[in-house]
Amino acid sequence: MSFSYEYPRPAVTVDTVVFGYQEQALWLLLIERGLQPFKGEWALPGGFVRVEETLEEAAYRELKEEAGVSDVYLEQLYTFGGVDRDPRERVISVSYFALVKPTAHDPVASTDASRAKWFRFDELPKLAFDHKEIVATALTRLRNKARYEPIGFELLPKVFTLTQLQDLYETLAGEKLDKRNFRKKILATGVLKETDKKLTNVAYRAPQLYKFDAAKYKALSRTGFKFEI
Amino acid sequence: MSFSYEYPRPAVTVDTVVFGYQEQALWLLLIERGLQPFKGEWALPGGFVRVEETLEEAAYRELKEEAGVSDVYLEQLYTFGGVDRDPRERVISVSYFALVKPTAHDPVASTDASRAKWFRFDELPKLAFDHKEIVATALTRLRNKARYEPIGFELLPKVFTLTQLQDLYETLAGEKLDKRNFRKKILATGVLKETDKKLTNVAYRAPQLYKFDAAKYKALSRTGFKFEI
DNA sequence: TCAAAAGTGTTCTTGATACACCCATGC
DNA sequence: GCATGGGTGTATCAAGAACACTTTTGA
Repeated sequence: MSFSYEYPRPAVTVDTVVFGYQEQALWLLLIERGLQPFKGEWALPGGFVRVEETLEEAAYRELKEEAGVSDVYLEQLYTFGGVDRDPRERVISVSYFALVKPTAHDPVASTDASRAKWFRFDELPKLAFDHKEIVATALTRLRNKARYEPIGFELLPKVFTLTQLQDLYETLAGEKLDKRNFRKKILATGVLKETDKKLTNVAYRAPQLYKFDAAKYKALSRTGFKFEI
Repeated sequence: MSFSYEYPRPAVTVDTVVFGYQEQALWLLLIERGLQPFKGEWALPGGFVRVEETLEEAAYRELKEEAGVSDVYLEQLYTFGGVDRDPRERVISVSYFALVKPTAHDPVASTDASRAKWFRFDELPKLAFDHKEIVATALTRLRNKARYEPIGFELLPKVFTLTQLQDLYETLAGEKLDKRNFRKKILATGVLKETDKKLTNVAYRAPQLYKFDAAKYKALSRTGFKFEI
């Protein structure tokens, strides 16, 4: 079936900004390009959208294919449509951002895909296309969103200490927070559940482990409660 | 120049949710479809993106062509990529939302384009495609954004009274606000400039007219100030 | 016993909320 | 002179910010 007129079509890609958190720092997962243009440079994982898959499915598929990453928090970021983003032809990129939890024994996971590599956010290489701008947009979104939605937990292990959580928020906010006030506030939200475990094998008083209570958060959200840190 | 492989491409459109404000109510600008599918139904102004124009340019062009609207606040909303959004074939829609000021003597402007019409937001007709979902997304965005960025002014005339402004915020928030507290708060932001005019020909004490001071807002933003109502 | 981080309350300050009357204007 | 919305201040309450010491653990 055809439209009443038919212009040349732009190509459509998805590109995902994949964040990790480790050693009190943000990390980014990048792919080394194997083809021109920008061959040998680093780029966001992504690729062309197929006609039979949704945008989100395309983003997931590319993440798995290129970076071996699955089971992540994924959210649409922004659509970049500059006319000269890609030197070959017109390409519109629907960008996503993803948050991955560190996996045990493989903290900032090195992936199977040989071309994928984690970079500290403050030591990023030069990026292909307009991916630097996409990354900047994603960072802004992550920083803002973490303040009023409980997505920070997506960057931590399933169980974590309050100090780890505070470190994460300090990294995102770029400033030190008061320990007592932070604990009061985060516990007052009611979305943290104390586990029956403590972090052991540390050379100091073993800290309590908590986890994020997603069900409780949903219930609270329905009653008009607003998460905020 | 061609890519290493070439799949069938989705088509790309832009669709814009155009908000107006009048008579203490939100309004939406819709276009009656002249062609199948959904011929005779109402839809958001929009159309196909051409390869030589950016997404925003496409949105502006379609607004002008279809609705005779220009000089509006325009912001990208979300990209809808469901596989079956359009019964003809795969179409990805990059949606925008626009805020238009009422023009003198033509408050909720009737446009030249015969197929364009303003509807009260609480009396919308059935919409074509998935446009109902796009409109819902836009409303949520508008409501949230108006609270922490000074975009409400884009829905009011260049000069306005504090009561008009309060009415707008009440419409957006869906609740009554205290007059004295509202005035204190909005004036305290420093982004309103008192004009030397008053609204005349009203059967009561002539109210002071204000305008939004964009330069002041920019300056304040740079110093870390956050607008919030 | 020492080093290191865990854990815990109170005071003060600031901002948000609640609330009622007189004023100016046009008819 | 009356109806209509314009315009203004204060007292109370709640939330955020500032701040220091004792406890537990492993080495």
